[in-house]
Amino acid sequence: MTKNTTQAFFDTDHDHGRCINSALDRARVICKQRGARLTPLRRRVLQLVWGGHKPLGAYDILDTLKRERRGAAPPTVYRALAFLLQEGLVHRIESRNAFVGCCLPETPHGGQFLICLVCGLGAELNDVRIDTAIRNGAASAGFVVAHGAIEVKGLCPHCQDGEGG
Amino acid sequence: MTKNTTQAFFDTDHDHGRCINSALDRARVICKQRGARLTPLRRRVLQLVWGGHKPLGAYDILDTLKRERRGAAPPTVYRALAFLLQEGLVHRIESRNAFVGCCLPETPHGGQFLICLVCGLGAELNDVRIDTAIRNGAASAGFVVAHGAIEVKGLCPHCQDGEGG
DNA sequence: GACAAAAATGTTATGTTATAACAATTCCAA
DNA sequence: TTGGAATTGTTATAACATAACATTTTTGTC
Repeated sequence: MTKNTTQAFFDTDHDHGRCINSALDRARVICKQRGARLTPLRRRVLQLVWGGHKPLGAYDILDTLKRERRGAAPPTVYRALAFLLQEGLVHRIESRNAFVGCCLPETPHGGQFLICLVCGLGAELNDVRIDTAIRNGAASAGFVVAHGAIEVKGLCPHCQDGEGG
Repeated sequence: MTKNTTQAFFDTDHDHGRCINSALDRARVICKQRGARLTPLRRRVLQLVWGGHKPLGAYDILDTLKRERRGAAPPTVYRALAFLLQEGLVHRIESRNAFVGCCLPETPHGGQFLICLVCGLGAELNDVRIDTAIRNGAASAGFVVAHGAIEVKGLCPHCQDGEGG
């Protein structure tokens, strides 16, 4: 975990195809290392989740899958998501019932998310100082942390001036 | 916001009746000050949410209400909860789809929750150092925080030894 | 290659959480 | 006391998620 390995909010015109391909490549390597099976279905769901930097709902994914395979149903999506969550390839955004690709899938970690109230864009932070502050605060209450999740709402850089980014 | 105004995890045998009464009294004062109407229904829902230190689901509340008033339905509960959330009298635990009384309702703040994986107990932290770390981390990504929520899973003091508290 | 066990996916049904929409009632101020 | 606003009642449905069992695919072993 670092202060800020990558920029949290990407430019609106960044080459997102590279984001997706990079994420899929990394997922392939990680799964191979672990002996986990990144099947075509799971790979496709991961690709859809990475379709944008906005958290995507399970039924949005399902709508797309239905056009591609006969008989796609809720379990089709939820099972693929369960696998991807378990492998740390995606995070679940609890406050949105939605899913987003993980930017740091090699190492397990709780999610630290900034979610824009205007445009819905989500950015993942991996700030060790936040993690430390939480562990310290928890420890002072006698609590042992297993997994922490942060979901911060606010305005992203694009939406702070002018609105609508 | 302080480091630790009250103990986060109460003893299992604390006088919880006093917790509830204190919470209801404070809610009455706060609503009166603000000109908000703490109706009998809203007060009753707040009382039920304060029934324990475990987050309570909307349909659990509804089950109780149904025994008390004819025709209680989901909107009955959700509207009362919407009011209580708006006034900062309860928090929503996103990862559980559940609600818990706020320990510091006088001042608006994002929730910082420690949730025990064994017994389900939830404790509210109000640690300014966590808040600062998050605001700093967000700022370094150019993000302006409106509302932050932390939900940490782990083991509470009672469940760390022996299990089951 | 044939087989059995395990893993993944297909399929149907249902459970859980939350809101929309409109009607009736209650509250409060003029 | 009455008219508008807020609250609550009521019915229906939307949105999110999983249970249970059948079928198919994969994988290791002989």
